[in-house]
Amino acid sequence: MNTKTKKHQDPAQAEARRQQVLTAAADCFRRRGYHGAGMAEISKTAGMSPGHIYNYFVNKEAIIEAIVAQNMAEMFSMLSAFARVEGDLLDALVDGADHGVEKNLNPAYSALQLEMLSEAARNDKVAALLRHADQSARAQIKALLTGPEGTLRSLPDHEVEARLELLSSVFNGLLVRAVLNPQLSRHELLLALKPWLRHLLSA
Amino acid sequence: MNTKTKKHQDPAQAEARRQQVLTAAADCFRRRGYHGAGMAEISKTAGMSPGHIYNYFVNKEAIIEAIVAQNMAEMFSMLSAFARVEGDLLDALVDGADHGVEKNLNPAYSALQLEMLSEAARNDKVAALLRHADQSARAQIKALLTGPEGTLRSLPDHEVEARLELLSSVFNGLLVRAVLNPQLSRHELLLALKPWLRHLLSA
Amino acid sequence: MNTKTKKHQDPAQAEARRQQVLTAAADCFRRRGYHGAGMAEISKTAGMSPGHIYNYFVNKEAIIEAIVAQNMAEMFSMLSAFARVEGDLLDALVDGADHGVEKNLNPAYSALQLEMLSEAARNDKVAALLRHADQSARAQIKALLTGPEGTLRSLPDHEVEARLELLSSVFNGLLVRAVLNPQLSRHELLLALKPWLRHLLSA
Amino acid sequence: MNTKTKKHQDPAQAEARRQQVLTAAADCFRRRGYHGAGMAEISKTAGMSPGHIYNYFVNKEAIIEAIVAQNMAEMFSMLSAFARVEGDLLDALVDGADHGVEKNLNPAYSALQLEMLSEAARNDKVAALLRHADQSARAQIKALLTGPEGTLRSLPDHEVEARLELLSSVFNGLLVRAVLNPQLSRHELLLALKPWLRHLLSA
DNA sequence: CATGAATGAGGCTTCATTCAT
DNA sequence: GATGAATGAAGCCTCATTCAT
Repeated sequence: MNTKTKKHQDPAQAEARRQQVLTAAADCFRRRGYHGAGMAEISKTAGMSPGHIYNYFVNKEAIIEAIVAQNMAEMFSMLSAFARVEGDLLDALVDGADHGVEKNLNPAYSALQLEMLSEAARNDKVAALLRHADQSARAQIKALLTGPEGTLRSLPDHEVEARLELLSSVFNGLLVRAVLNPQLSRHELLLALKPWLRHLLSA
Repeated sequence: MNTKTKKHQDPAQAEARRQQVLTAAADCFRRRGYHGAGMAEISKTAGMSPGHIYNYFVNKEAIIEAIVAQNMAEMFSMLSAFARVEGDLLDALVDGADHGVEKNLNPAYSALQLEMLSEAARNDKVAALLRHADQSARAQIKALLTGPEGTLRSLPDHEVEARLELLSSVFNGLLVRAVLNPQLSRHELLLALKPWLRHLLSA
Repeated sequence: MNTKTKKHQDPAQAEARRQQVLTAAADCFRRRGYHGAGMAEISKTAGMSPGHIYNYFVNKEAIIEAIVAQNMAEMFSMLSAFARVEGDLLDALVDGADHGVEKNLNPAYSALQLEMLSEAARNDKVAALLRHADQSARAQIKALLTGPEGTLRSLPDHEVEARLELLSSVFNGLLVRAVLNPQLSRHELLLALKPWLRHLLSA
Repeated sequence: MNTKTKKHQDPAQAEARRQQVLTAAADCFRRRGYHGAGMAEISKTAGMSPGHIYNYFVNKEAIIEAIVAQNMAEMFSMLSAFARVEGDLLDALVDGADHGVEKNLNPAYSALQLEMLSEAARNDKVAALLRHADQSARAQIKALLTGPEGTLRSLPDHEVEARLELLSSVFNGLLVRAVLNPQLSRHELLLALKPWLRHLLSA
C-alpha cells in the first residue's frame, strides 16, 4: 500500500526513482544511523531534491519501512530457492550457511540491520514488519523441514520450534559479532558451525 | 579519565550523582532509544537539573559511553564468578545458561544493548569499548576452558576460538530474538540449548 | 491588463480556462483559506496541471486578485438592477435586503470575503480593488437615493454619507455574524432589519 | 489550561515573558497575517529565541488562541463595567458607542480581528473561542437590557435576540469598514449611529 | 497548448548545550 | 554545588514555481 501513494504517469521511472531513494537512504542509515542521517544527506546521495523525495515517500519513517519491506522480500525469495532444490535438502541448507554467514557478517548489512532492530524498539510499525519477516522466514524453513521429506518431520512441534529459534539466534547473533569482532574468520567459524548445523537440522 | 574531568569537593557524593545520571539515562535509553531520549527527560528521571548533568558528563555521548563501560564491568564480575566455582565447571557453565538466556531475552536489556551496538557502528569510542568488553569476556572464558582442568585444553586454538565465537553468537543472537520473537519460550529454548552447549564446551 | 499578459491563440478558450481556474480557486479558498489552499489542490479542482495555471496567472496572488475583481463586477451588476427598477425604489431596496442577508450570511461567501479582507491588510493591490469596489457600490446607491426621485435628495451630503456607511456596516457585519453565530435566524433578523432599513433610507 | 503547560519557577516572570510573546505575535499577525508571520519574526519581535517561545506555547496555533482568549477577557471586563453603571443604562450604552466605534475602526485592531475571523473558518478551536466570546458578550448585554430595569424587558425574546444581532452586526461591520473605507469620519458616523442605537435599545 | 516531475527556499519545531544567578 | 531559563543550529517537511518534454 505504500508503493502507490501517488499515481505516477510513468510507473517504471517512478519505481526507479523510488529505488534511488531507497538505495541512498540505506547507505546513509548505515553510515550515520537512522536518526543521524538527514533528509538533506539522503536527497543529495540520491541525486534529487529533498522535496522530491516526498513524492515517493510520505515520511522519513516510510523510507526505513520500505527498506525493511525490501529486505523481507529478498530473504523470502532466497528461502524459496531451497524449496526448489534438487537433491538433499539438508546438504543444501548446510551449504547455504556459507552465504548466510557471509551476509550477516558483512559490516554494511549488519549495521543497517542493527539500526532497524533498535529502531524497532520504539517504532511499532518497523517492529511489526521485522517480526512478520522473521516469522515468515521461520515458517518457510519449518515447512521444508517438517514436510513429507523433511528431516524433522517426526519431531514434536515444540522441539522443532526450539531448534529453529536456536538456528535464528546463531545467525542473528552474527549481526552482533560483525560489530564486536570484525576480524572474525569466516572460514574457521564455518568449520565449527556446519557440523552443529547438520546436527541441529537432523532428527 | 572521564570520571574526574573536574574536581568535585566531595568525591563520594559526586560519584553518587554520576550513578543517578547513569541509571536514569540507561532507563530512558531503553524506553526511548539513545536519540529518542532527551536530556530533559534524563535529567528529570535523575532528579536533577539538565545543566547539572554537564558537571559530570561533557556530553550526551559521554553518558552512553559510561553506560557501556559499566556494562563491561558487570559482565566481568559475572564471569569471574565461574573461576571460583566449586565442582564441575562444565555443569556450572551450562547452568549459567539459564541466567544468560533470561538476561539477553529481557526486552529492556536487549533494547539498550542493541541501541549501543548500532551506536557503535558510527561512534568509534563506543565501538572500542564494546569490543574490549567482548574480547575480555571471551578471554576469560577461554582461560577457564583451556586451563589445567579445562575441558577444551587439548583442542587447537583456532578450534577453541571458533567455538567461543559460536557461543557468543548464540547469546548475542538472543538480543535480536528478544525483538523479533518476544513470545519466545525460555523453557523450551533452554531444553534445546543446553545439550548443544554441553557438547560445544566439551572436547 | 492581467487578463492578457500573454497572447493566447484562441482567446475564447483561454478565457474559459481562466474561469475554470478562478472558480476552482474560489472554491478552494473558501474551504481552506487563501494560505491553506495549495496550487496542487486548485489545479486538481480546475482539472488542469499546476504548471498550466501559470499560463493564465503569474502568481497565486494574481488569482485572488482576479477573484476580487470578479466579485466587484458582480456586485456592480447587481446594484445596477436597482437603477432600472419599476415602481417604488425604497420598496425595491428594502426587498433587496432579503437577498443581501442571505448572501452575506452564506458561510462560503463569508469565508471567502473575510479571507480577502484580511489579505487586504497586507496586500495593497487587493486592498485597492476591494476599496474601489466598495466605493463604487456606495456611489451607485447614493446616486439612486439622491437622484431626482431619491428619498434622500433633500439631506445634506454628510448625512447621506453617514447613513450609507451605516448601511454598509450592517451588511458587512453579516459576514462576521456568519462566522460568530452560524445558527442565526435569517427570518427574525429581517423582521428587525427591514423597518430600520426603511427608516434609514427615508428622510 | 493553556496558561500552565509547564511549571515555571518564577510565575511572575514567566507571565511577563508570555505577554511579551503575545504582544509581539499580535503585532506580527497584524502586519503579516497569521500565516505570513513566521516564528522567527515573532521571536525577534519578542526579543527572545525561537526555541524559547515553545516553553510558553506548545504551538504557533496556541499563540493565536491565547490572543483570542485575551481579547475575550478584555471585552468581558469592558461589558461588565456597564453592569455597575450608575444612572441611566441606556445613556451609558449609547455613550459607550464612541468607544466601540473608535476601537473597531482602529486599523490595527481591525486587521487582527479579521485575521482571527478568517482563521476561524479553518481552525475549529479558534472558531469555538470566538463564538464563545461573542455569545458571552451578547448574553451579558441581554441580561442588562432584559433585567428588572432593562429597557427591553417587556419584549418577546426573539425580538430582543434579533435586535442584539443587529447591534452586533453593525459593530462587527465596522471591522470591515476600517479596511474598506479608512477615511471614514468617526464623528459623522456617530451622529447617525447614536439615534438609531437609542431607538434599537428602547422598547 | 499542456503536463507533472523536479526544485529549493523557507516554515515550524526540537533539543543538546550554556550561563547567569 | 545546583538551577532552569535561554539559545540557536539543525531537522523534517511543504509548496509555489519552473521547465523539459
